[in-house]
Amino acid sequence: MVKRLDDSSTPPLLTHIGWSLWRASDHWLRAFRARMVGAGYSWFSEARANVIPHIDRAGTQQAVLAERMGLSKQAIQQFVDGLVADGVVQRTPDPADARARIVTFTPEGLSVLAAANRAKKSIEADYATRLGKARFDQLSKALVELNESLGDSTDE
Amino acid sequence: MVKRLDDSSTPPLLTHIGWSLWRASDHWLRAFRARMVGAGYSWFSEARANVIPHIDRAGTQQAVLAERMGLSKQAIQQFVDGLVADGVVQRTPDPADARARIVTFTPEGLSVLAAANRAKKSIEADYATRLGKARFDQLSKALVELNESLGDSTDE
DNA sequence: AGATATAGTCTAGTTGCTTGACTATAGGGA
DNA sequence: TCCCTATAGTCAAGCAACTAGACTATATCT
Repeated sequence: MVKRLDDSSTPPLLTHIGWSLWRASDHWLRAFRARMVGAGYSWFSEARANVIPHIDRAGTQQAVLAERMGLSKQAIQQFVDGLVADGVVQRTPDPADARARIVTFTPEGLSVLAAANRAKKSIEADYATRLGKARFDQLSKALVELNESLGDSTDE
Repeated sequence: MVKRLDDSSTPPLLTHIGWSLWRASDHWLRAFRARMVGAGYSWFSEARANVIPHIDRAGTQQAVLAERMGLSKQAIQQFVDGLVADGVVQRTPDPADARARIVTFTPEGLSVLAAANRAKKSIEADYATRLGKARFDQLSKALVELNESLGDSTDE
């Protein structure tokens, strides 16, 4: 029950798009986690929530996860360690490369995916109701376009 | 030079609004920090960037900062410790309350504020160019509206 | 066959937070 | 007026989410 900032005295000059983006993103993450915890997945942290959608059904190497997420392979390893400990994924040898191991979902892990999908849809429906379907779609499209345009700008 | 994820193999099913929001917000934070570091403020971390706009010119108590930001007072204290060490803010006694101390900007701190404002405007201009002014304004408005609607939903 | 790159692991350290325990002052009754 | 409780700030310890460095085993290039 962390105190939120909405309910307090007037904060100064926080009305730029970066703030708006952060607020919205932060709320989404919270809502998502709340739903997952509510569905019984109380081990579901934000960082783990990020890893999971990058693992595909056929399994994925840790190094690939690291590359996809833009994190060090050590970070990935720690997340995978945790997910293995909680029975969500498992490591199996990669038949094509004896150095590598493939991270795959356990049956339990697949149920997490399904729950995550439900949570995602539920939040999207909520947002669409708040804004109206047309404006929600507009917002989504504008964000996707912005992200695509941004895709390869500052880094690289 | 952290690896970004744009440049790698195809990731699965990441096309919901939460992801879009996170991506955009993450990019904004990065762009902001890059500009501040480029302007010579290399101590400028993301967390500190969050604290600074909540301090008003007349000075603000730490407890107020904690409430505004939704963080523990210990967290605020650590940030303020760091900002004091880097000469950005200072702690002065509160004449109205002998328990309290007021956090105010040093002259150096005020120059940071100005630089931050420039960085903010520069990023906004960039985004507006990418999307077109009309669509950018639309996006901003939709985000503000969404945040306001969300303001008091899951927590409290 | 040898040089070099890559997948994963281990160790150790940093940052951004948290809770718990404590001191000093404030403010409201009895 | 004394006491009780709430509040501002601080200190210490600990957890989560990372990072960089060093190492092993295997793969790949020449």
